[in-house]
Amino acid sequence: MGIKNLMKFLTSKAPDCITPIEIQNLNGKTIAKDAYISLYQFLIATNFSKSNKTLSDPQGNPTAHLIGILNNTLTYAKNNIQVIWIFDGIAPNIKQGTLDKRNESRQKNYEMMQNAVKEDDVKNINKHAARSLYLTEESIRDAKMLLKYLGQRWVDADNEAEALCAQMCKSGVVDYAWSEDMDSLAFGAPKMLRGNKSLTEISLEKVLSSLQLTHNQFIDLCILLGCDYCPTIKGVGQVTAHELILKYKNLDSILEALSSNPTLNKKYTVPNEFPYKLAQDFFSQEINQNPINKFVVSPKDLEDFLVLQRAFSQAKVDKYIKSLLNYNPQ
DNA sequence: ACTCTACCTATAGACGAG
DNA sequence: TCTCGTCC
DNA sequence: ACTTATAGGTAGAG
Repeated sequence: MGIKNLMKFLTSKAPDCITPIEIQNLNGKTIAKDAYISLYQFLIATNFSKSNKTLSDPQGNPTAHLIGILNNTLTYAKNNIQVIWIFDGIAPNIKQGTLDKRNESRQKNYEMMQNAVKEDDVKNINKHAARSLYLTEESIRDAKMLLKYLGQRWVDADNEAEALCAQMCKSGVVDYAWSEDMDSLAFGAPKMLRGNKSLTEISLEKVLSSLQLTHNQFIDLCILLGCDYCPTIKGVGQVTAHELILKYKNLDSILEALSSNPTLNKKYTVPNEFPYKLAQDFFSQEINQNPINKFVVSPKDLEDFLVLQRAFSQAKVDKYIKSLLNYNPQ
């Protein structure tokens, strides 16, 4: 879920921090890329956005995300951009509430899809199929294998990929943390990228200076807006959250003010379970960085895997390999 | 009259032939 | 340059 | 048993 309404908030309150950037301008740069979000985009966009069928090999293994990886890798190679793909590890306990909700919604959509199938309602079949879709262990294994054969780099995070992307950006291992969601800023990524073909750069330094906040205050703001790790205070949205933080300086003081002021307390109700300190710690923690898996392009493995096992067209794979080797001389 | 939140629904890629 | 079908 | 997100519109509370 990322941070609720953060992009909307930044667009109106700190527009300077958001700048469009041409992919050519990223020549020579290194990016840590949140793998799951990307793979979901590839899977859903390719399967359901324009066409109405799912792409898979004859055995039924999904291939849409593999097509996405191929296109994406070539685009980065053409522009001399190094990418390190970051995969999620084990979800943290404090995220359980969010995950439960997600699974519930997935389940519900799966049932609605089955109903639509009975009624032969194509539009709703596709709609709910897209919403009940998830990446299987096998799909992820395929994705990692493909990245390996493509000579790309990837890492398994211990838990949240976002957090590791941000950490790598902070420590200078990469220039940018790429993600569609906005957690990266809360995790402290100095520079993040969003988008695929048309890219947007967001600078944390400019966010903080525009909003006149320290990073810890910004984390408190994110918690108030709504994150994956903690419920929100009812009645507090983007506007009120920012005002409260500017006035009271931090979440502890805000809560103190709320509990000692009957008028405020009535207007804004803090949930019984409000583990904001855990969320604060989670956003500020030091992240362990596991070793990066690095490989070289292997044309033979690519052909075996894509053409023989996943039924890709021989001609396309050949063309692709030629192109990749051209940009990535071994 | 107006601001703000909460909730609902919709959408998420890239290539190339013509 | 744009649209639209295709990618497996 | 199941691991990704946001944007936009709008009703309605305060």
